[in-house]
Formats: sequence, C-alpha cells, structure tokens
Amino acid sequence: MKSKGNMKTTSKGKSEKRVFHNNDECPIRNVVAQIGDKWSVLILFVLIEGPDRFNSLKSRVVGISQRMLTQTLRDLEREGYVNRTVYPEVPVKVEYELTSMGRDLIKPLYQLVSWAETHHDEIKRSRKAYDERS
Amino acid sequence: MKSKGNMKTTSKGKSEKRVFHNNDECPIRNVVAQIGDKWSVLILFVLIEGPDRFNSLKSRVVGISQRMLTQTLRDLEREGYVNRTVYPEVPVKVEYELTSMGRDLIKPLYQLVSWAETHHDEIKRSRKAYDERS
DNA sequence: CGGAATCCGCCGCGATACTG
DNA sequence: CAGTATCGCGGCGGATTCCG
Repeated sequence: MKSKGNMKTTSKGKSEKRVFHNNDECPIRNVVAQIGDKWSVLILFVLIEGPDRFNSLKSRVVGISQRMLTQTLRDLEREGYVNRTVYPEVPVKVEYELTSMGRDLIKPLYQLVSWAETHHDEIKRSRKAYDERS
Repeated sequence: MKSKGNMKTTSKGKSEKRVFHNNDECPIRNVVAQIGDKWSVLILFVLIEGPDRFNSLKSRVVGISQRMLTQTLRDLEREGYVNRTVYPEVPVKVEYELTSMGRDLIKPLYQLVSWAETHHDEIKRSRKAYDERS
C-alpha cells in the first residue's frame, strides 16, 4: 500500500502505528462507501453479463424498488462505473452498461465474491457460535 | 462464480439472464454488508499490523467514537474476523487481533484497496464531470 | 417505458454521561 | 482502561403517486 495522505505513521524513526482517516481523501473508503450500499454490487454483477435495460434490471435484481434502482444507477454513473444511453424511440429505451473502469472494478470485486462464497458457511457458523455464547 | 441458490438463470436451454437476490443467503451481500459500513475496513487494516488494544485502536482510527469502535469490533468478532482477548490485570487490558479468516479476508480486500488507490483520481474526475453536467 | 416527487419509518452513527 | 446506557438526528430505503 502506498502511503497516501490519509494513512500516516507516528514516525519516530522506525515506522510504527499507521493511522487511518475516514474522509473523502481515503481511496478505500471512497470505493467501499459506494459499493457497500444495499444494491450496488448486485447491479454491477448483473451488468457484467452485458448491457441491460431499466425494467430488465429491476426484475433481475430481485426486491429492488424503482426508486433505489434509479438512485443506485445514478450513483454508479457518477462514480464512472456505469454508462447510461437513451434511445429516443417510442416508448423510450434506456440501456445501462459497465464502463471500462466498471469492468475493471469487477476483477477485485470478483476476488471478494469468490472469497465470500468460500467462507460463507464458516461465517454463518461463527455467528451462530457467537450468538449462543451470549 | 459457482451457481448458488440466490443466483439463478431463467434457464431456457442456453443460460441467460442471471437473477440476484439480496438476502442472508447471498454470500457477497453478507460480506459486503459487514465491511461496507463506515469503520470496518479501517479497523481491519489497522489490525493487519498486529494485535492492538482498544484505546490504541481508537486513536489510530481517527474520528471513531467509543460506541462505534466497540460495536464494530463486536460485529467483526461475530463474523469471525477478529479475536478478542481479555488480560485480567489492573487495569484491564483487552487485545484485538485478526483471526486466520480475518487475515485471509485481507487478501481480496487488499486487491480492492490497490484498485481504489489506482483509480481514485479517475473517480474524482468522473464525479466532477457528472456534477458539472447537471 | 423509465423515470421524478413526496411522504415517512427505521436505524446507523455521533455525543454525552456513567461504570467495574 | 475498556467499556455500557441513553438520547437524538440525518439519511437510507420502501411505498405510493404522478409524468413525458
């Protein structure tokens, strides 16, 4: 990890305890804060398979409301992960697709997904054990 | 990606549109929901450098309140990412450290961090451009 | 079809005060 | 030192209604 502005050491010669700040200048928090919401990762993984339209997305991300789909897509677009294209037909057709940065984000995200699937049971067991202790 | 229960296709012969559910059975949402909060990743990255005590963590995760540090540590412990050890001295000493699963989680998380640092500027530019358009 | 606008409940999170 | 308890706000996110 490169030592950016938001991660400093208490430099007294030998680098010691690194300090972390939670603000807009923290790259990891910037990304995690965006994809950490309720729907972003699911939408991203749906869009891996190719461009898709609003209502199709709505049916593939089960349980999402119109409001949250719109809002999450806007956020992803603002971050630069998703492109929005309007085809002025009647009725209107709108397609969403991953940008190159969006497709690039998928790679580390996919690592996390694989990890999550591998450890899913272990996590569930840990939760159960924790809850039974208390 | 293995086809688990929460990701299905509308199987009509050739696998087509995958569907995603947001529930407890979705491994990725399980993990992202936990580390996606405001403080978890920062605490995890502090603990990479070795076991640490409560008040030391508090000063290294700048801006976190006692309440959120306690709560986030409890959550991470419940998931199985963090171990909590109490040393019955006077005054009490409590150490937190990553479990083997916690250290393992760091790997994919670190990929994400690297990605975040690499694309931080691009994201900031995308936001700026988006905001100026509207 | 693909939204925008409004209303509102819940809870994540911070601030503060107290405790073994 | 390492917490717990209580209060309160802001914002996420759901339900509903209206629009080009």
